[in-house]
Amino acid sequence: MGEPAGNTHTDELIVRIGRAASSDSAGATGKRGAIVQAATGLFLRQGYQGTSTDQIAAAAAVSKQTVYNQFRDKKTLFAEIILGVTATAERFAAEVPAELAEVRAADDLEPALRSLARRYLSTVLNPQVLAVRRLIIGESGRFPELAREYHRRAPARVLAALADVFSRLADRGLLTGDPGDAAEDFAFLVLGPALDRGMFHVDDDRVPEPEIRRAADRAVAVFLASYRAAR
Amino acid sequence: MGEPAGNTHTDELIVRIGRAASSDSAGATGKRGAIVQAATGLFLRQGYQGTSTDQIAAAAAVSKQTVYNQFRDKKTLFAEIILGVTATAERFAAEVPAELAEVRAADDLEPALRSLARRYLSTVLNPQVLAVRRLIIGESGRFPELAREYHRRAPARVLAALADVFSRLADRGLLTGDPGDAAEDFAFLVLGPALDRGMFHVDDDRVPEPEIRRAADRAVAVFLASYRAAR
Amino acid sequence: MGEPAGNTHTDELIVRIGRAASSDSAGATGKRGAIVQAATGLFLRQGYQGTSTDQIAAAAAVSKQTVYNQFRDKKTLFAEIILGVTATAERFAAEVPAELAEVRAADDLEPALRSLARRYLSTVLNPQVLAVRRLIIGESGRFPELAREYHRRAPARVLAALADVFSRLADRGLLTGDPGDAAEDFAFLVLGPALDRGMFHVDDDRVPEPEIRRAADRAVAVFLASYRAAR
Amino acid sequence: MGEPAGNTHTDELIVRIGRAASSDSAGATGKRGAIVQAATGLFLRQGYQGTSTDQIAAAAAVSKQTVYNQFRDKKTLFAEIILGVTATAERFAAEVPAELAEVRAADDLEPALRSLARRYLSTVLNPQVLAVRRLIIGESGRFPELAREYHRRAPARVLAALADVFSRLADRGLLTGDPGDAAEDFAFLVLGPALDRGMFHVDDDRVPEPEIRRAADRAVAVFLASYRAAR
DNA sequence: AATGAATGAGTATTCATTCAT
DNA sequence: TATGAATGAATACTCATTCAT
Repeated sequence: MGEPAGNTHTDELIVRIGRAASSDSAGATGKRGAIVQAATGLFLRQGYQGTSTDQIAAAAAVSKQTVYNQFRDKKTLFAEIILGVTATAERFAAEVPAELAEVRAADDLEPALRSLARRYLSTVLNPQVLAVRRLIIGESGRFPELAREYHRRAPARVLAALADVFSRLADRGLLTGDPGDAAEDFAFLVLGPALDRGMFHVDDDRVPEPEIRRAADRAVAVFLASYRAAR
Repeated sequence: MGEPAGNTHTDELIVRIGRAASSDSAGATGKRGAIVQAATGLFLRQGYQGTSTDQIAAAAAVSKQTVYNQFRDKKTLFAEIILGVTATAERFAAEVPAELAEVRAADDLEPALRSLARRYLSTVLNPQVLAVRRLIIGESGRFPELAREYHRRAPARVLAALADVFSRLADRGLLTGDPGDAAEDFAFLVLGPALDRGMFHVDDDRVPEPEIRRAADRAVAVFLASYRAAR
Repeated sequence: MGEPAGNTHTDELIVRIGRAASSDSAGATGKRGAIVQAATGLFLRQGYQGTSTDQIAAAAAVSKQTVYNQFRDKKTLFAEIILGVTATAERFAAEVPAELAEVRAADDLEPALRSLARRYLSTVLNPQVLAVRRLIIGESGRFPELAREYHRRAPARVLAALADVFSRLADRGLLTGDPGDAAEDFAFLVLGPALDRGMFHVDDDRVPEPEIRRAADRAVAVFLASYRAAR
Repeated sequence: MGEPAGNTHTDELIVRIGRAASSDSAGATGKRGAIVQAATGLFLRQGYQGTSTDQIAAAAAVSKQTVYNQFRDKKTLFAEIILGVTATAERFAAEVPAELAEVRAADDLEPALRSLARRYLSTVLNPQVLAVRRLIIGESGRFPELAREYHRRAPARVLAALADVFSRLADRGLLTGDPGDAAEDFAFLVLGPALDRGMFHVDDDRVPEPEIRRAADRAVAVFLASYRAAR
């Protein structure tokens, strides 16, 4: 349950997002994978409308028709990419809470939450993750169902996982209050400021690790002031 | 329990966003104003790339060349609109905290914060405000400076205003802790969940008033558990 | 009323078809007229699908967008051209019968019919008229209503005009039988063989004048064997 | 009066056109036959340019390359199909006159001609036959030689066959006049109006049998008024 | 002989922008 | 200043055809 790691998770995630749909959806024929990888990067940088199929084909070093042979149309390609990314995020959500559930003593709670908060914050501040959020928010008008689906399967699922863990901690007398409320408060105390800033500041330097640590620790303190069970 | 509506503020805002740049930026020749108003609606609904100058000219009932006479090019028009909207949001930020500063007794603090939280939440959940956020986030790749500027002058300024008020309340012994931290925690306890959801759920029904009230009140309770000064 | 003319009518027609829609539909702005004239030729030679908007723009020496500014889309341009041609053909139909109605004596009937038959045949054998027929027939699957409209307003109207004249001649005791039947029999005795051949033989030499005369005269003879009123 | 149906011939024809090239041109591997059958239907409905090789391959349930293995290119496939259809029509032409030649007495002539006229008209009005005509006429610009060939081997051959029969009837003193002229006049008196209408009216209801009978009978009457040998 | 994947040229249409009036 | 007409470059997508297996 130590501190250091954090970025291990994050870095894995970066790689995963890049390859998301290519390794997920099918056999990754090479061509198909190249298209997905190229298109993912372009969409993230330029948005849906700002990315032309010509660009995608060129970046993937295939002919335009090959793109259409593999994906029917641009919308389908976009949706498949977003869904691939979503699946990756979803899988990440599933991994999160396991460790926390194993906290034994009351004294271990705060460090465990800090560790979780740091990893959580660090993950969400990853530039690619931010870019995915921006992209989906920006295209939510054109792909409303995709945006809802992403929210349901990524951020909302993390909240559900947190609520689940908190509920179990409450059962063991370590936390009080409604677990769902606790999950929301925890999540946005941790992420809120950085995520808000991250949405509007593109290409900024990554938030330095000590600042992440400080923010996470403060969030945990405020959280525990309300939700720590009285002895 | 506190203030009557809170929607007064919100509704003013809606109107203002519509007219934002037209009344703000310049002379509003009528023609110019019509263009701004038409373009604002289109950009909010369809994004920058999804909106053509043809559509704008048609919606404003002017010729395309008139659009170019007034704004040099599409980018300039977009920037001017966003800056107008930003100015509106900025002015709103300035108004917010005034009332809170006048809290006299410790007993008045919680209701006053609740009232503020409700109005704050209700304002940010306004569909047009959400649409502005989505638009700017979505175009942050294409207009990074604009996005930074918006963040600086709208959400960040609200935080600063809150910090300012909290600082004064701390001076009078009503709150403890760092005012800047307090402002962030307050803001995201209040807004976090709803704002996150609002970014991804387009065209959903507005959050009903009672739910807003409940969320605001809970946020205030968690906030005060950490930041209320000991007697 | 003598033989010679015939081709005067025909040649006028050629010119008219070329300019049909351009002089008909509107002011013939020059650009618009050029597009219509160019597109008419291309459509007649290559069909609807075989003609690209690029070709049309190039042949009219305008930019492609100008074509779209003037006609919304390719279908509209095609329809407008066909309707222009149809209007020309319709006007021709209206002129036909006048002269025949003035036949005074029984002895004048046969020469008058011969003259009509020759002019009729000569007109329909005009290469441009044949090309129009081929084009409309070939595109009747894609533009069924246009094809019906053409038939209603061109060949069918000629039949109606003939029936009208024959009816008046019957009233004056020069012909017998049902005028509608007479019109059909006259028309296809005259046109049938040449028209059938003309549909399938593109770019062949024009049928020489003597042959036209012979065919017309024979058709009239067969016609009169059935429809000449007994003295 | 006269023959029972006449549709026997027509219905056979429908089937034949469908299978035309497949059973005609070569071995009909099954694959090859499927391609021809699929392409025939598509070409008839959509024209040459309106039909893609993708559609053909899909409709024949073979891969696109198989189409190219069998036919070199689209033009070749089209030509082979049209020639197959032409051969079918040609064979039909050969069958027609046989019966008429056996007319014994003068009194049998009119009913025999009526029967022929009805069957002839009914055959040509068959929707598939009309579609073939429309297709070939429509593509006569792109495939002029094919169109000529079709005309030579289908309609023109029917005329020749009629002329042949009429010549023999003239030899036996039942008809007068030039047999070639008689054949043309007979053919277009019978077919003219319906064929003209049929070219421009796609997908209309079939002409009802009684109307066909009436048209055929009138044509025969007009024909005989000119060509019946004086006793 | 048959396939699935690939290609380069071409399709209709729309874009942001400018010119003549 | 405002317009209607014009432009050249780009848009998403499809075509007939070929290659590797």
